[in-house]
Amino acid sequence: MPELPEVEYAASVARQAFIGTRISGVRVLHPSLRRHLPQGAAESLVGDEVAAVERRGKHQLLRLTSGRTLHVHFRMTGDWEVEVDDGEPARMARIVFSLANGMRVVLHDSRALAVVALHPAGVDPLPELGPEATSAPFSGTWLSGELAGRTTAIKPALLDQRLVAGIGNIYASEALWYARVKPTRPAGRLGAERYAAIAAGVKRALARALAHPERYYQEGAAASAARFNVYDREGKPCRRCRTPIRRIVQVGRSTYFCPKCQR
DNA sequence: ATAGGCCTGGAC
DNA sequence: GTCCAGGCCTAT
Repeated sequence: MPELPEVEYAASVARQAFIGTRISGVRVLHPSLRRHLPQGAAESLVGDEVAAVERRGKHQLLRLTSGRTLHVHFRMTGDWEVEVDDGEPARMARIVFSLANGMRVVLHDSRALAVVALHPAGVDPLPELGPEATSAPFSGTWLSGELAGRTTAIKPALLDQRLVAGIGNIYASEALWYARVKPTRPAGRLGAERYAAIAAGVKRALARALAHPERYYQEGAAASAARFNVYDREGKPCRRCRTPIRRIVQVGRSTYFCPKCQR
């Protein structure tokens, strides 16, 4: 699920749940999560406390009072659940953080691809990331400078987190629809106006999602048809010109666009 | 650029 | 059964 808006919302959930109480227990329920959080590291969290939760791109950084950082990346299907610490956790529960106040924070992650890793004080666990997609430094000027000379298509280029942090497969398609730019255009050969339109389109798509975090919990095709303009709407009419939305595959991932109003 | 891997559930 | 999935890494 998670792109920037969803992770921003998840970070606020984590902030509210974790801050102000101690971690009283940690259970890692799926072996693939142990790769980055071995038993000893998980146990060492007991007694520690979350002082702050930061988001950078799609990453969450839980700053602990011990000075350490718990780095969380949801990847495809991760999400937080907060509930009373009682009874069996749900089937998709992969990690359970029990809290001293009787609540628990549960990482739900059906595909178990999420990463939770503990880093010592002074270590920055983040990979190289471009400017936040929602921030002022991410602009048409930035895009035109960074993409100069690149021959890859613009849509896959927007998924590169070193170019801009926080855009995933859904909002890349959505942003280009707002910008009226065809996703297959070579990334390095667009004009200043089109770069500006793309940056604006990214912000527009993300702002819409940030304003309605609850929509993220709607499920099914009907819901996605309601909340997106092109994503998962193959064959459905473009909301601007009624032309059927097309689906193509770029770098192994679905891209949706309007063949008439995106050029 | 592409393929494969990590994992599992859901739609068909 | 088969195909697909909102991420991202590595090898070719």
